[in-house]
Amino acid sequence: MIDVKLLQKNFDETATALMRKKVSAETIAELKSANETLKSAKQAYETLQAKQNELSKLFGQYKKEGKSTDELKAEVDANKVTLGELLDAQRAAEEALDAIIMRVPNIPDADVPDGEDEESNVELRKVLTPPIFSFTPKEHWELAEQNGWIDFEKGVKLAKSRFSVVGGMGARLERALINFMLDFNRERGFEEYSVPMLVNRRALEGTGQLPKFEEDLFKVEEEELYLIPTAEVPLTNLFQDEILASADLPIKMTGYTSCFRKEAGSGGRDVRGMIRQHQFHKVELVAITTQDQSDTVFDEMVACASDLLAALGLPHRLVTLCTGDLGFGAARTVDLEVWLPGQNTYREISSVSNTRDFQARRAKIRYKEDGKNILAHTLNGSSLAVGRTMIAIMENFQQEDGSIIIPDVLQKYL
RNA sequence: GGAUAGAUGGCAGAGCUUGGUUUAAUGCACCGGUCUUGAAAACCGGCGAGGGUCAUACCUCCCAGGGUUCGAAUCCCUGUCUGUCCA
Repeated sequence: MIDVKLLQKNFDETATALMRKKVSAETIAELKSANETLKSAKQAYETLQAKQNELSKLFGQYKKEGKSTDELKAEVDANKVTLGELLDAQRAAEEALDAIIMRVPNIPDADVPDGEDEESNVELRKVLTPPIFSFTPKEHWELAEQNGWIDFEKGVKLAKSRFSVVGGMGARLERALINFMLDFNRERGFEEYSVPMLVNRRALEGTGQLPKFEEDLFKVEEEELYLIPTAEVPLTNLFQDEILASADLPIKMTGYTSCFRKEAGSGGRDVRGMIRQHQFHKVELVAITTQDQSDTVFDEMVACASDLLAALGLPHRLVTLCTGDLGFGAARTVDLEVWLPGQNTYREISSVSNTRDFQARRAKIRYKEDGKNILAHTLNGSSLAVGRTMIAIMENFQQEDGSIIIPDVLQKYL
């Protein structure tokens, strides 16, 4: 959630920044006026409430002194009616503001490049050189089926399309990858957590998935619980409603969970193979920092994910997302794209974002500094989507006969 | 599933029977100071959150939501969660 006060204090600058994220001028104007309406509604209510409190105190005093309270009561009763009306007005104003602001995305950092879509993303650097094959490299679904690692039909039998079953060496590789990533992250100072994969509405509002992206979440019937789309949700919300000591920051966390997404908007994209599944495994990095620390920790997280890929021997590139490609809550994002020889292209395998205080404001994550409570900064990043890492391993380390060489660093985990 | 007890500030814990200077005692923790070579102890002071204001004032919050009342942490109802017992 953005800070509405910015709009009040610094309208032009804030509006311009929001428009970079395609927020319409009308929405911005509505936001401002909704906030002003709320402010004056509050003021009206509170002024009368103060009066009422005073009269009530008098009432007690009169009773004690044996004075007549008839006149007082008449006044208080009259106020009560008005007070009810004012309260209704205030609530309506609150709801109106909420309806708008909960759907307004974060303000991008000033140095984030402008652009409509991924075409305008800016490459930061490439790491490792894509392998050259003496044969035509296959795509991962061919390799997966040939090696008996992944069974797409069984996934459909058990659930529906976009589900798959991993078996044999594939299953062992999956487990090895998870363990390798967690150990790697722990060595970089990220503490490991194992968290619920079902969370309540409040948590999803805290990290920004709700209310706007309800259609992309799997919901448990009659339970008000949702399957998490990413471990970012439980990990970040671990500190929901808390005031942390600044000495305890940064808090750096890692965790492995399954993730569940309806992929509502992704139509026919990536239906083949396991690039885009309803259920996938991911090791996540999350950090809660002071406002001063977040840039440094952001770099650490990017480096952590990139070094992990490098340790696996996977060629990849780092890309700064332009405004049009930036997610809802992110102020800046660096994507890591791994080289897929079968597809002859780089594909996203990790995404590291700094949300600044956008999530912290919603989730009420604060820290105390010099006696003041300050909104924390929250960051998240995939320390690799496991399925996509498997794809990358298959495609990059395939041999002419379709067999796959597993990276050395994983050997001890198999 | 049934019964029962409970939910108060970072934690512990009073207040609820008898509704009215209770935002809420007290202890611990924490912060600042005095003392000390330094530290501990002792003593003095501060110490919940959100909104609002230049700053005050003021408003809201004692699990959540309703209700009773001039007035609710305190009374009533509903829900959620936790403990204990029963099946």
